[in-house]
Amino acid sequence: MEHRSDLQEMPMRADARKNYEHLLAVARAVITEHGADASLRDIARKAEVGLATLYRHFPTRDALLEALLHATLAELTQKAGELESSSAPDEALVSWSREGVAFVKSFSGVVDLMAAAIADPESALHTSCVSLRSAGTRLLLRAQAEGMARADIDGTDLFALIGAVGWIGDQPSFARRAAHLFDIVASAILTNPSSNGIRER
Amino acid sequence: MEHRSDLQEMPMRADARKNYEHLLAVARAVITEHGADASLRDIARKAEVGLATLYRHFPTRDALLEALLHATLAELTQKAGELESSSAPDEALVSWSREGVAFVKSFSGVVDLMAAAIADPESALHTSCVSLRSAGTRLLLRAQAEGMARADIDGTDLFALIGAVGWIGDQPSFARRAAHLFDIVASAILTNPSSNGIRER
DNA sequence: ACCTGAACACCGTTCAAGT
DNA sequence: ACCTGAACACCGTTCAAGT
Repeated sequence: MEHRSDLQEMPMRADARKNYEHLLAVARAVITEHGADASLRDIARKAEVGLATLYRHFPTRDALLEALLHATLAELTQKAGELESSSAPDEALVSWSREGVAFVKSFSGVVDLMAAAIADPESALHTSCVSLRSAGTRLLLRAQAEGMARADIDGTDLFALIGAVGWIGDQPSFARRAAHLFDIVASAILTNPSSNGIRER
Repeated sequence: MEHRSDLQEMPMRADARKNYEHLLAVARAVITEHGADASLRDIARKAEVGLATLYRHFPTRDALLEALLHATLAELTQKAGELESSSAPDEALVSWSREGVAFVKSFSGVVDLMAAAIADPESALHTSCVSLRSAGTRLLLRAQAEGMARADIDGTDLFALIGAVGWIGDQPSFARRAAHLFDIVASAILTNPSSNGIRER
């Protein structure tokens, strides 16, 4: 959080900081309910703040989502490092990917933004997404080095597949199948799926 | 096409028919360029027709897309039947699925609408989507009966997976990987992937 | 330094009034 | 039977004017 003070080392004025914090809390509630493409106007209104104030703190929608999701995305990134030293390569890869899908599912509509952000260095979400992909790539490489994951995919492929299964979880008509379909996709990535949490057939 | 005369057996007045046809042609161009969530206002404007006229012919966005895609979707549905009698069960399933992904890719944003439509009997796209799913289900069942496809998925799972890989193809950042990732997902569905167009590793 | 109201250019949807 | 302009209630984005 405090993404602005990271860049410009000026502390926020008290009223600004209060608005910022409150805006973020309201945005979290509204976006949790209506998804990542919720109305920004609505957020400002519910926060009882001028619309231009929201724009001052978060110049783009991506900037707002970055502020909202930064902590969670960083946790997920860090989680990969932990799994790397605590679990078998294949198991680590699969359970981390599963958490990625769960994250996508928990913020409706965010997967489209992230897919766009990873290719757009201008997006406020870009670096978080790149870190996430790097974290996944390391897990993938470790599994590949042990011959536990197929060798013909890279970190971006993994990112895309997690996004795709996340997309399934984001569609009300398919959501309840997401866990099952995750297992199926995971079984395609692993060399020996049955040795893990994946029931192959 | 002519979705209205299917229901009410009244032929359209000449001016109406002309508007209808022209509107559809313009809509095809605009939606091809801007995706399924293109501005309806823009379509009416470019067709040089009152906005209410567009609504008269296509009361919802789904109705417009149904009129636009009906022929293509019907062809795809029919194609399944042809493959059923001309190809091996696994090969038929895979190449039909591949065409499904290609279709999704060719109309940006349509996959979200279809995922919603298949669960919503009120949607104008509903029956086309259901037919499509049925067609896929038959190919899947045939492959399963021969032991060529895993037994733990149904037609809706197949629909979701095709949609998910289609989603990948719809993201500019992932599009060029779609073909490769399709092969990977297909390999997860088939029992013996290497015997087909699928290079397994 | 920060906030705000208002303006601008868009949407989708509906409907009374026209021919 | 069909078409239309206009109205309504929304958007996102920007900016001059306030404190």
